[in-house]
Amino acid sequence: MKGDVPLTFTQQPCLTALPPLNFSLSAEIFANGDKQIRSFENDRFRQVIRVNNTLILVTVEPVGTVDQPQLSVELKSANALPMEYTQKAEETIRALFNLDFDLKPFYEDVKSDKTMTRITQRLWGLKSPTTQTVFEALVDSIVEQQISLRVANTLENRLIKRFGDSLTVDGEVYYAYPTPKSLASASVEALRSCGLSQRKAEYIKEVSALVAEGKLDLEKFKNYTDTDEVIRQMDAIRGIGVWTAELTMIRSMQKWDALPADDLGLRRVIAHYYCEDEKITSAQARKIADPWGKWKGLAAYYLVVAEMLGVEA
DNA sequence: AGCCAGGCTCTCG
DNA sequence: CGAGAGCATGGC
Repeated sequence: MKGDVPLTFTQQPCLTALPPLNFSLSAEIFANGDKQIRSFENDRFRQVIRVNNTLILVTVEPVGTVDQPQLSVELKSANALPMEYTQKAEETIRALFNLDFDLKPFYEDVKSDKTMTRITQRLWGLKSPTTQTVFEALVDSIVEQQISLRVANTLENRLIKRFGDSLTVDGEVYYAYPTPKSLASASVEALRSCGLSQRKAEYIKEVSALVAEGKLDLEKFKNYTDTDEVIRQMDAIRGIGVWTAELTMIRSMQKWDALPADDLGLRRVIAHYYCEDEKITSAQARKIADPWGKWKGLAAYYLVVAEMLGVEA
């Protein structure tokens, strides 16, 4: 059977990151992820990325400390990677984990908030991950509209396995996130068979077509300094409201000033740490988030992770 | 068994 | 033009 196994080429660069970085803590959010898609197990993060249309299986492991973070990286692909590809893969990994992002100004700016300060101390070095493309964050956010995250995750994984390209490494199959083109050319019926509603299937197909045809450049939003303008432009697209736009920005653009205060789950988490679990309105959520300044989205992420890990302030 | 879950659009009145 | 029905699945 050995002849059937495709050869795999391996490269092993090593990356440094701007401290503080607690890589294991940052990757913990992927701990229960599908091993064929994105996972964190035995202190190893694993995901397929796409570089110049080539699939690369990335394995990342922390080898340094929080104050002197270093990551060992393994790249596996079907063909030997030119230097240019390896470099681009490294850049992608830096972006996935925000390795060059400095957390200290955030920690500094929330000091007036005692609760948030304690949370940041408990989660010191936690960096919020970023998706490889804005498109990926947008499609996932559309899937997550209104339904529980657990259900949404099931549907997302179905979408990825059905429409994403795959890479086989050591006999295991891994899937990359579907391209705009692949989702644009999917039939609404096929999208629905993944469990999406008629509406959501249409939204996703439509927005994918806009991107695939070059009529919508989602990546350019990363360069906008005015986040309200990003929200406005995204909100004009069918199927995308303010909530979806804000969530997409937080997940894919490193724009932290947005706070999806209307978000049910977020309100619940804020209520947990600030209001002894009593339900709050979005207006109350905004008020509590006010001291977080331009870091509202990141602060909210800290709360989400804190609750996930059972950390009390 | 129903009801609800990290919204959004479309249709009525 | 504002309110409200409808949507899909899975967990409780």
